[in-house]
Parts: sequence; structure tokens; C-alpha cells
Amino acid sequence: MASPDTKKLLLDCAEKLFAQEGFHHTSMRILTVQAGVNLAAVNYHFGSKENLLYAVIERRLIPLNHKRREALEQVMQKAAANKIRPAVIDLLYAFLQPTLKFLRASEGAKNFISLIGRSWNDPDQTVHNCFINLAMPLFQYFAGCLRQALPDLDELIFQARLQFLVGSMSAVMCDNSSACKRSSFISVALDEEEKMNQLLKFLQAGLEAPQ
Amino acid sequence: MASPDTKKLLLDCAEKLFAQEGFHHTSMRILTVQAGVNLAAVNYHFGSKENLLYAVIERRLIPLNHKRREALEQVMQKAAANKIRPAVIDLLYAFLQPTLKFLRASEGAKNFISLIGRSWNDPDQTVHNCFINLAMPLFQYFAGCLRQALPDLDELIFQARLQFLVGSMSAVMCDNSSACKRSSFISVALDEEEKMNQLLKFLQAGLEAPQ
DNA sequence: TTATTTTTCAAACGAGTGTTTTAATCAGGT
DNA sequence: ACCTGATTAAAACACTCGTTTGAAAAATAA
Repeated sequence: MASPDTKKLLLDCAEKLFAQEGFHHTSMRILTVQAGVNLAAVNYHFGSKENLLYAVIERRLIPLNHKRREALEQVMQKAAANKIRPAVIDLLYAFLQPTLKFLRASEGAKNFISLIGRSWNDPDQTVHNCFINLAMPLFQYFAGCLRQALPDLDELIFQARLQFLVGSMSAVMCDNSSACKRSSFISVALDEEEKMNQLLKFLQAGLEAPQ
Repeated sequence: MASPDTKKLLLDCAEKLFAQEGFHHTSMRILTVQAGVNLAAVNYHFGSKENLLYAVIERRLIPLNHKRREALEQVMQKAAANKIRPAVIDLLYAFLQPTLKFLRASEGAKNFISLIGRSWNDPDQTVHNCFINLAMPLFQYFAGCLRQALPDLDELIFQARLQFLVGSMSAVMCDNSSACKRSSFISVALDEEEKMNQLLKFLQAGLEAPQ
């Protein structure tokens, strides 16, 4: 274990390039040159380019989703203790608040979040499958919580609204990337906290709209 | 003008493959084999792969956006005649209704809509720029109409909500693709009309939510 | 018919891809 | 010192990519 540097250099650089340029558009040559390591380092340390992608997503998504789950469970427990339904707004907050804290905490987090935001609808199977495998369990738990908060909603309508929710969320996440801003018609935007706050209100209103 | 067949075969096949597999993941070999034409046909008829993408998007998006603009202008004129503000729900309907009709009218339309839905956040510059160039004028008009329907909203908040709207819309559009369903956790879904209807209500509630 | 243009076809081109190989270099243990 | 395993380095591998070429084939015009 002589050099943890090389692995970290690659993870950080890959996180940035995958988010900004896309997974397939990032070649091993560009990646390794920018990271300042040898071309063969990726295959030596991670086995393959695809495994590197998994490592990039895993490194940040597992702790982030852990925080999210904790916050969600807290809301559910509180509701259960008071024998009331969980509130939609509380669940949304529990899901989004860790994301906001996460965005501020680490340097490459914005690139990572943008990578995640895009992965949901990525036409490329590699990226999509990797993301889905790592994100699905928590998301299904989140969906289950929301279902309990909206028990009167028709099941199909609930699922549709869940899809709208995912769309809005991933749009916001993508936007944090500098690459995404290249064509945005929005000149100056809200800071992250206020945008999250607005997303919260938007989603609450949409989810609780009359059928 | 001996063979309009080849061009149409290529456009149809490209529309399908670009939507399902992504632009870069669709090679000229696969494309031309599936279309039943020679490898060199794309470069002969369209000049390049990128020009083919432009042709694919142009063919359907220009008439579709024309319908959308007509419907939007009608809403705006009616509001102006009655000297009232246009209603958010009417504008949303004017934008989405042509899409729904379009989805039913033509065979490859679903693939096309899914391609468009993804293009908004596509990390690939080729796809993204092509889509933006062709879609932006109408979208800015649409945004202007919505702004008139929501004059009391803070400008930055309005722009944020616009972003949420785009996210939800593109999520729904992506979903129409068979490729996107591969990992969807949704077993049975609403038909297109009811989903559009639900999207309408969801967006209206979100856009008109208290600040 | 001949002449001319348009379209198709197979083959090759040059560049770029992820990965593997083989030797060199480095570290730590004995 | 020597040995051993981990890491780096340069080069090559096998492959795919979009595009181009030049001749054959088909369609159109005179």
C-alpha cells in the first residue's frame, strides 16, 4: 500500500471528467494525463474503466445515501410514535437536506451530483446500470415513505408523480455542473440552499395536488 | 432524385437507434446494416453522422414546435382580447397537447420524443447543441408566456421553477422509450393521455405554489 | 442509342479506443 | 546486503470508429 495517491488522483479526476464530458467521451489517455499518472494505472488499480466508474459513484453515493436513509427513518419513526402519517414536506426535506450538506462539504461533490443527476436517464447502459444498482434500494425506500404520506392517491397516479419528482430532482442536480451551464438560458441563479428550498415547495405542491 | 427510400430508411432507423442506444453508441455499421443500406450511404446523403442527427431532429421537431407555438399564441391572444392574464393551465395544455397528438400520429414518434427528452441534459455536446439550437426559440417563447401568467413570482424563483418543469417534462418524455423502461421500477403505467393530464396538474400546482 | 448524372458498393484509410504485456523501479522485511 | 511483492513505465495489441476512395451499377436526358 505504497501509494494511495494514485487511486485518489484517478477517482477525483474521473469524477470531474465523467460529469463534465460524459463517461464514454472521457478517454483513458485524457484521464490519466490530467490525473498525472500512467496510462495503465486505471487497469492496474481498478481493473477496467467501468470498475473505475463504479468506484467513483460508490465512494460518495454510499455515505450520502446512508445519511438520507437515517433522516428518512427519523421522520418515519416520529410519525409512528405520534401515530400520524409522515408529512410529505418532511420526507422531501429528509431526502434533500443531506444532498445540500454534501454539496458544501466536499470539493468535487458538485461534479459528482451532476454525474448522478444525469445517470438516471443516461442512454448509456454502463452509466445507467451502475447508478441504478447503487441508488435503487434507497430510492425505493424513499418511495415507500412517500406512499405512506399520500395513502389516498391512486397508485398509478402516485407512480407518475414519482416520475415527475425524479425528473425535477435530476434536472436540478445536473445544473450544478459547469458543463450543463454552457447553454442554460438562465443568467444568474439562486444559490444552492434557496434552490433546494424552492424545489421542496415545488415538489410538495405537485405531489399534494388534487387528483 | 432516384431514391428517397435510402434517406427515409436512414432517418427512421437513426431515430430509433439514437433514442434507444444513444448517439455515440450507435455506430455507422450497426445503423446502416439495420437500415439495409450501404455503409457509405450516410456520408453520401447527409455528409456526416452529425448532420444525420440534425436531420433526424429537424424532421419532426420543426412541425411539432410549429403546432406548439400556434397553440400558445392562441392562448395569449385570447387572454389579450379579454384583457386578463393567460392561465398557467392553458399554457401548459397548449404546450403538451401537440406533443400528445404527435405521439399518436406517427410510428417512430415515441422514439423521437424520448431522444428529445434526453437531449436536454445530454453530456454529449453534439446531441445537446443540436437539440438546443432547434428547440430554444420556442422554449423561450413558452417561458415568456408563463412569465406573463405568473407576474408576481420573483424572477429567480420563476427561473428555478422553469428548470423543475423542464426536468419533469424530459423525464416523462424519456420514459416513452423502451430503452428507458429497462430499469424502471414502475410495472404498469398510465397511458400517455392520462400521464400528460397528470403532468399538467403536477406542474400547475408546482408553478402556482406559494413562494 | 449514347452521354451524363446520380446512387450504390466493397475496400481501405487514419485515428482513436480500452486493455495487455514486459521490463524497470520502488518499497519493506529478513 | 538480498530478496520479495507492489507499483510504475513505455510500448504494443487487437479492435472499432467515422470517413474517403474509386470503380460498378442504376437512373435520367438528349
